[in-house]
Amino acid sequence: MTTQEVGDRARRPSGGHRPRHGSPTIRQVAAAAGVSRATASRVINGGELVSDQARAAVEAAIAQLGFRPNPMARGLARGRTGSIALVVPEPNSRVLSDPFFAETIVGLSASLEAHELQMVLLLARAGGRTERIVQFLAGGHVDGAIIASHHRDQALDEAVQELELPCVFIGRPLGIGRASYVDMDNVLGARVATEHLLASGRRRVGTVAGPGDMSAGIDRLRGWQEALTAAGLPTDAVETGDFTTEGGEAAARRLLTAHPDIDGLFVASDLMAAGALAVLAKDGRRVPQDVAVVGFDDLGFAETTDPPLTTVAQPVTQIAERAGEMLQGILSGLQPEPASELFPPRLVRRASA
Amino acid sequence: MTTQEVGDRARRPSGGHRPRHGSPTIRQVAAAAGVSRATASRVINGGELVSDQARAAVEAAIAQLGFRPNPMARGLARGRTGSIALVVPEPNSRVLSDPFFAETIVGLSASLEAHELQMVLLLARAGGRTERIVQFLAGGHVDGAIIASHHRDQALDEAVQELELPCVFIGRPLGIGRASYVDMDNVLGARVATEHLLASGRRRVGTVAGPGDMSAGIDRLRGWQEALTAAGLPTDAVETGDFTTEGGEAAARRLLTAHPDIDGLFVASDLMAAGALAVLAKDGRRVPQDVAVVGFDDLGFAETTDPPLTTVAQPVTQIAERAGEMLQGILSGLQPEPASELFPPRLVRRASA
DNA sequence: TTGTACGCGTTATCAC
DNA sequence: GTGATAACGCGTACAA
Repeated sequence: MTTQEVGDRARRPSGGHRPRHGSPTIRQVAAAAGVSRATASRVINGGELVSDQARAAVEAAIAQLGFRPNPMARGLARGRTGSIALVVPEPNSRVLSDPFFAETIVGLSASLEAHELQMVLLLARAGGRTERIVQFLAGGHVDGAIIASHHRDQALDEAVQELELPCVFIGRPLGIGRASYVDMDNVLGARVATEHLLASGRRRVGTVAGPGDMSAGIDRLRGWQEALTAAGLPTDAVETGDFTTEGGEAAARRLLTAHPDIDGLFVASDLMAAGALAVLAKDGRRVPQDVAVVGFDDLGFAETTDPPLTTVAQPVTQIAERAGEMLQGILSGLQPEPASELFPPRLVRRASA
Repeated sequence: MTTQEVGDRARRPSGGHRPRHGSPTIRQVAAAAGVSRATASRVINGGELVSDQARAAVEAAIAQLGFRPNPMARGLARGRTGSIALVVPEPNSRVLSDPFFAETIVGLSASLEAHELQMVLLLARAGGRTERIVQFLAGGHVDGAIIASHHRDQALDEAVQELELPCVFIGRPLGIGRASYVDMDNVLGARVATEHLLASGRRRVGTVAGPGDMSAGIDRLRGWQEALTAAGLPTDAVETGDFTTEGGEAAARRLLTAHPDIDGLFVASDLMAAGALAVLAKDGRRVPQDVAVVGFDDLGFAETTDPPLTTVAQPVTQIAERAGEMLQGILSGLQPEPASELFPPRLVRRASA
């Protein structure tokens, strides 16, 4: 312990600062191990150019002193914060308790753990003040961001694009060129769902589509169209809902009024499908005998409807995990180019079709 | 722009580092404003000892250059990270989509916004690896933590106590002396609920209590006991559930078997109350005519039961906000002593009692 | 393989 | 009021 650190400039006793935080520094580790800070740092950061002897000494010192690198000092030196943001629009607790976001958070958290990245949760304030979020992202608090832009917020998406900050979107963002994103193959999912209806002999298949300003709404509508067109069937039985139960109910009612002969129904979300089921029941139509119904999402809700809903499962957790890995790839320099990845759909057969 | 920064030691062209991140530094601001870094810093941090002229010059420079303080440099200098952790045990998505946590997150987020603190979400890994969380908290990544320890995890609670890290618990932690926490007054809430049953003429009131190793379970049981004892009635009709619907169902069944004469029932959570309602219905007992039922929580679920549940509302959002403020108080040096705060209950009357 | 020294951007202290 | 400068704790060219 007589080893004196003599490096750097002379340390006059002057200059004042707050008392130490108590946590041991790399200086003390180096001193205890009888090496220079540089060597200690090499050991800590997995550098290869260290003798076994020095390495052992440093590791012993670290263990003995209980040393941990100060995250901020490290971040300042490396130019990285070690954390990334998860941006969630519309933070009313209803949205947050949506299984979609809950699973997204869990999946992303798991993915980041492997890279020692931390997740800062950024909720857009009620009223959609997108500005505060952009300010924060621009402020250098995080190394990158994952935008769960599943809901319509093009303003945010665009602002983020200006930012030069590594970003990965969960759900294909609209109106943005060259963005990295992870999504499921909504077109294919809708096609699979519709083909399932066709395979059971349905010939008059309608759809309750999602909003036209969300990629999920657009893509699922397109898949439905593709399947019907390929089968030589008409694609005129369309009504649009807003992904809520009430919206689905209203759309289904309009649809049945306009096209009473429908015998199959693809609904772009399970919540809307629940609304449609209610309308069908009220209308005295049996499911699936009179009208077969396929939903979309399968986030734990589809099993509870009456009858249980055949639906297209969204691999939310996997999508979130992949988004985390993709962001990590960008941060680490591999994968400089924007990329996108689509997960395949999985049809879950229950009683409704 | 001819002003040359001459401060600090002579800057030899040597020494190598990564290229600048591009973002303007306080040095450039000072140079552009024709003042020293110290003065620039004073302006930025709201110091008072600055001439109007200097202040104006600095502010102009900041605006022109688009300067933002580097969070990590600032953190390093100040010894604070500017972020706090929200610790949530059991991160399966079921727990996270629990409205309780969703509202907690939203409330806390709102509370922190005012203090420019960021929220790092820490999910205990499935399997309850508490260690990783403790490591992180000890690592200096955050200035403090809020522990949503509403669920039983005494190990974590205790480890956190060792840590010297400013902490506020949401929900009274068990077996920990001198901890700061915010909770609702569960004892009073249960008493109010029970007294409501008594006021409607019930004389044989049972309870489905929560787990005996959670403060919410213990306190609500005690409130029930207090109310009955004060009325001179027996407190023997008790069964315990685990806060789930199934648990409530089983407990209610046991309770009705042991005490068939029950005419009032206080259930320690709405989920369990739903289970109890199912049992009562199966048993052919009408609610509230034969048995009046009061639940606890009112997190958007109580309105959907049949009949809608009279229940004790938990002000989750307010609790979370207050916890954020309390932590902020500790961090800012006011309020050095552990404190606790209880929110009053609010009885929400619906059809079940 | 190791040590020296610089730089990261900011804050805080002290002397003017 | 203001300027100069020592920390803050760490990473890393460069020299040795």
